[in-house]
Amino acid sequence: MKCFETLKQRGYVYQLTHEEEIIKLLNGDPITFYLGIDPTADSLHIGHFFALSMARWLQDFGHNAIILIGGATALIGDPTGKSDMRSMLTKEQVEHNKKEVKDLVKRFVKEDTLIVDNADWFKGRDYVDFMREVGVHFNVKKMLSADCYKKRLENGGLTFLEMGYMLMQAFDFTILKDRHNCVLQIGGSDQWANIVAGVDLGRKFNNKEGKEVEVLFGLTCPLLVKADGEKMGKTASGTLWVSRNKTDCYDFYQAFINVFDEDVERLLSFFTRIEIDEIKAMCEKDIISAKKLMAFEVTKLVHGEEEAIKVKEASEAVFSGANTENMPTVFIAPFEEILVTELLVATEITTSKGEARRLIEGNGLSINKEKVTNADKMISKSEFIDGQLLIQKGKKTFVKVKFNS
RNA sequence: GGAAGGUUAGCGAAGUGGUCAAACGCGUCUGACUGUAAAUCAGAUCCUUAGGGUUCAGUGGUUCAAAUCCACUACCUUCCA
Repeated sequence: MKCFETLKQRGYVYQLTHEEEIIKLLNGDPITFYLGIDPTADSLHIGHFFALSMARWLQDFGHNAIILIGGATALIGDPTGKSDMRSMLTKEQVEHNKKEVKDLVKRFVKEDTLIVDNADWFKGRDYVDFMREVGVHFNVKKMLSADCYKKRLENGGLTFLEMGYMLMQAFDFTILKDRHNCVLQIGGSDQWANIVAGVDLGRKFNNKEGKEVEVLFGLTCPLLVKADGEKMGKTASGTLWVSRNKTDCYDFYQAFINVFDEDVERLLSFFTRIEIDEIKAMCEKDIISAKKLMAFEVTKLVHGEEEAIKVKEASEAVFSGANTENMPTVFIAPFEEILVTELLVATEITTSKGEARRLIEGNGLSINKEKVTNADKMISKSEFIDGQLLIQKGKKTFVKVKFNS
């Protein structure tokens, strides 16, 4: 199947600036495209990963990818969809994030992928020149009518800093066109307005210089949402991150096991290379196995096969009640005897003793597979089996407790 | 710069002197039923040494008593410049 049709079938295609031309472009000779990621955190979240998978598909069809790490734009902050201004990151933070993000990106795209940083061309650029060259082409009324500024505008806190974001992203596109003949920008649908701004800017530059019209193109993938319309990627403990020190592999796997049945088919088509018909058949026949496979494959992609097998086994063992080998472990300071509620707080299973108490009163806590019914129970050292204590909160949260050595 | 209004829990939103640790909705957590899903039903949802303690943007004041009244400060909204 051809490139465009494949993306379309797998659900990656959401908005296109020029449908016919893009189909031709993607199905034709290799082109160069880019995907921008702002290093606003020191890891990627699942949404970035989704966009990167699209990039990977394009690469596998022979197209050339550029990944732009927005070292400059991260210092401004994209106002899109935000109701509050993002707290501004320090330059040191951005530097640190850039490094982390870059390392992660490398795991998901082809080895020889070009990675650029827009700080390279923004640093030292003259403000007056920039405004004369780029600023003139932006109509404020048009910008404000764009959805992406609406929320900030309604809340009244839209600043000029944030308005500048769009100019920067638009300018990036034209720079990459000049330097690398990049003609297509891809991104999440939240980036639509910014992508279109880049496409427009490219056209205006052309008009001005009277050059032969070379059009830039934009393509977005849908936002990764759950069946109930909520954004995917929130777990009980916060955002679902890609790097394992922010969301450990076990939690990552669990997050996918716990998705709605209705989402399994879509996630399989996004994150695996299995044929669509086969996916459909699988989901129809046995949704539970399909879900397990999906969680495994996604974990494998992000954390590697070895880890994926480990967490899969850990999860199955835990839920079937067998071994505890690969269960998440918390280390705490040694004690002789401790109140259950204090233990729960110390292990960060609950955030307060009150919560711990309520958990016990609600019949939601087991230690070494036995229900704890008394919130004043003391736990002594002797209850550790082979140096570890197994704590279960609710149905799904299992934690192994060990002493610091 | 001027005028008016606002700021209450994770979020939305009631509350205009005591009966307010603060209605209600959403979210979250837990229990039952299941399949580690969904739906449904039930309970919980500031902290606690379980006696109490600390909350309604901040600071001070009035009062026996303040989310509620007064003053100032900060931030936000709308209108005018």
